[in-house]
Amino acid sequence: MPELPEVETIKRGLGQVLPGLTIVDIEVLPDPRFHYKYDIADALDQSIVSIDRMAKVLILHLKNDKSMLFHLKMTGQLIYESEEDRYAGGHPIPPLNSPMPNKTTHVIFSFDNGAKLYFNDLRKFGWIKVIPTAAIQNDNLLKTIGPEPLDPKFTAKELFDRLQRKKKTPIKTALMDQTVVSGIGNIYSDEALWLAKIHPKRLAGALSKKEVDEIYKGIVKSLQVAIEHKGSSSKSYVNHKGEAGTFLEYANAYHHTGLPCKRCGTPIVREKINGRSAHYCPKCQRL
DNA sequence: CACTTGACCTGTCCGC
DNA sequence: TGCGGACAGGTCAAGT
Repeated sequence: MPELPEVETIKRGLGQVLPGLTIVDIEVLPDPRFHYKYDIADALDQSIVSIDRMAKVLILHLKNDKSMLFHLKMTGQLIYESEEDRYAGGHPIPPLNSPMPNKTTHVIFSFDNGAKLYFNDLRKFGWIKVIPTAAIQNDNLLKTIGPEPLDPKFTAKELFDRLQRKKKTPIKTALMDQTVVSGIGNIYSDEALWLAKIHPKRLAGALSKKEVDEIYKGIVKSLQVAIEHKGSSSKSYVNHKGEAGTFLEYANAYHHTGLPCKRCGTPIVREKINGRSAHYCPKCQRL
C-alpha cells in the first residue's frame, strides 16, 4: 500500500497521540501461519518516546532502547481509536467497512489512556518487529536504502550519480528501487515521470543530466503535494483515524488509463513494466 | 554481478 | 447470477 506520503501521513498523525503513552496489552489474533511476523513481546509495558519513518517503514521508539518497526506493504493499516470513539461504536474502516477489530485485524495494542491501536492487513504481506534501536541500521531493508527524497541534502546530482549504475533498468523500475532512492513506489514513480515528461521505459543510466533534473523536480513535487493531501487512497489506505487521503484527485497519470492527458489531451496508457503497471502519456513521454 | 520473474495473500472488478 | 482471470500501494528469493 503505502509509499512515502502515506507512511509520513500516518507518522504525523500518530505523532500527535502516541508519545508518552504506555502499551499495557498486546493481543496477536490467532493466525498461526503468520504469527512469526509479529515478534513484538518486548514492546509490552513500554512507553512510546517518539515516532520516525525511514523509507516506507514506520518506527516507534520505546523507553527500553528498543524500537518497534512496522511495514505496511500493500494493504497494512494502523488505526488509533480513543476510548470515546470506541464507546461511540468506532468508525467503519475500508476495505471491509466495518469497525475495529474486523477480519483483517492481526494485532491490537492497548494503552494506559484506554486507547487502542489496530494493525490490519488484508493481504498479510506486512510485518512488525521489535529490535534494539541501535540495530535499526542492520535491518535487511533499511541498511541498503538510498537517500530520503525530501531531505534538503538530496540533490538532482546525487540522483543522477545513483542512476548511472542502472545501465539496463527502465527509469520507472529504478525509481522504485529502494537502494537508489527511498520511499517511492508505483504511484509516485508514475507521477514524477509524467511531470518530467520522461517515458517510464527509458534506461535509467542513459538519461541526460537535464532529464534527471526534471525527474528530481517531479519526485519532490509529487511527494510534497501528496503529503499535503494526506496520501493516495486507491483501495485500502487510510490514515491513523481511518480516513482516506485525497491525492488521487490531483494525480495526472496513476489510475488515469484512457483519460485525456492534462497537458495534451492524448489518452493515458497503461503498460506492464517489470511486472508493475506504468501509466503515462504516449505523446508527452516519448521513448 | 545486473537484471527479471514469480511468490507471498485476499478481495474486487470486469467480461462472458 | 456465476465463473475465471486480471489486478491491487511492496519486498524477496530464485532464476536467467
